[in-house]
Amino acid sequence: MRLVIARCSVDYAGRLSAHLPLATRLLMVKADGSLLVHSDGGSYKPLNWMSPPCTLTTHEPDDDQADAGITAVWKVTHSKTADQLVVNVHEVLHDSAHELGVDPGLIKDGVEAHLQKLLAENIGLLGDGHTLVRREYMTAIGPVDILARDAAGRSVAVELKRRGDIDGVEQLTRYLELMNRDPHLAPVAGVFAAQEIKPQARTLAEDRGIRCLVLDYDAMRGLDDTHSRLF
Amino acid sequence: MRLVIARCSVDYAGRLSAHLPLATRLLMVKADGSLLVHSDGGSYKPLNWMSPPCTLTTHEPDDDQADAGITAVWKVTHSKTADQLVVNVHEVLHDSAHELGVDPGLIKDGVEAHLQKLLAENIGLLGDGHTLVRREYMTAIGPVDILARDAAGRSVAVELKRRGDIDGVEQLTRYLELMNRDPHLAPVAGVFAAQEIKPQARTLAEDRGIRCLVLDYDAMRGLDDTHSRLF
DNA sequence: AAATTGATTTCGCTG
DNA sequence: CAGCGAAGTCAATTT
Repeated sequence: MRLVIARCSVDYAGRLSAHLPLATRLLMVKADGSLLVHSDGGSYKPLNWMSPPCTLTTHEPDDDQADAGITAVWKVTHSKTADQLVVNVHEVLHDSAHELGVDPGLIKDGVEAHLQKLLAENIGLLGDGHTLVRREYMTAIGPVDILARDAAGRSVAVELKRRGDIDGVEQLTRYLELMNRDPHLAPVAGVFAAQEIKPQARTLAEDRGIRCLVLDYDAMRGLDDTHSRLF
Repeated sequence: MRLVIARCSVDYAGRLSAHLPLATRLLMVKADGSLLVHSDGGSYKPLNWMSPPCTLTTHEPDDDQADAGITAVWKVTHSKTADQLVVNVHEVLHDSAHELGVDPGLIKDGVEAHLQKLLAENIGLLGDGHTLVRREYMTAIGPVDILARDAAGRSVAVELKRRGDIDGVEQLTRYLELMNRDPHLAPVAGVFAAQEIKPQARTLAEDRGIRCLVLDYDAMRGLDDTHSRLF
């Protein structure tokens, strides 16, 4: 990885055109040839970049460019799409290269899959006497996240989201409509479960007789015995 | 901006949990206190990060951590959500700080506007013998992107999108319905033109007798004589 | 301020 | 390999 701090301007020509005026920025050249242009603030997203596979070439400025104060021109060209990123370097304030090696990669925990696992393991959160039928219960239009039965033996279909939005309610509604046509399952009640349920989604769900359940991830992790992994 | 190359492991605890095993990485500390952990490959997305507003504190390792080879512990805490990123630094290979100043920010060129201009200038892409009536043809419910006439003199209304979605088809349908009531224009044919047309949108459009036209932005730019703007 | 929508989205899984 | 859904999405626009 090569790190360069430089005063530069940047032009991108690809699916759109974009321009960065002259300013001091970090240019990060990764081992795969990709280039990231970062400012000293904002989000984790670079101001501009070129994704691999791509190749970087450096050029001498022509006379006009030299007159404009440009000391070097970097061109990064995408190998497949011919998108091009052009960096006009005016002044280099820092330049260093580092050997990093391959990264073992991120281990994630706590996404929708994990929520599903936790709720399946604590199916009583749906209400007293509930029992799990199965996770990822397959229907003709896709898998329902969780199928359970309530204390009276009636089917309960659960749609799980990290963030409960209108879309999720629509999705569950489609499942319920289909499942309620199956005499083996009907009547099927719906539960919309999420860490956070937006007001609109709640309104729509309740209007359709779908129960809303806000999940407390930390509390559920507390019920789970493997919660001490990180600490 | 501070740039540190270090052998380190990273743990994140927030909306999800994530872990990065020991490896050599770039730690980028931005002026707003945010931290980015980058590997030497992959996309522009960091392996892990903490968005502003947040604060970074560094700590001495305790005895157990020192025995494990940790020389410093960085803790980055989000100011609002209490999300936390912990970096266990084993070895620092590079450490430098740089003054960058505020970035003037990215200037994007409009894409839909540019597409409209390009199609208007190459109206023959609609089919042989087509002529442009005008761009932004005004109707009671808003402007139609392009109004043209085919070789036989019949009206053609074009709705342009970068990404052709259901919404765009509905919009064009409304225009067509209205315009077909105008005896000066009727019959008006519809063309739904986009860089990318989603299958659902295509099905709906064709079901309504609307022609779909996929635009090749690069090819159109090639036809345009101003394509050399950047070079 | 909340909600909606697009993104040079990226990323991971499933068929 | 393509297609689809989720993301610690982010960011801009609209309501």
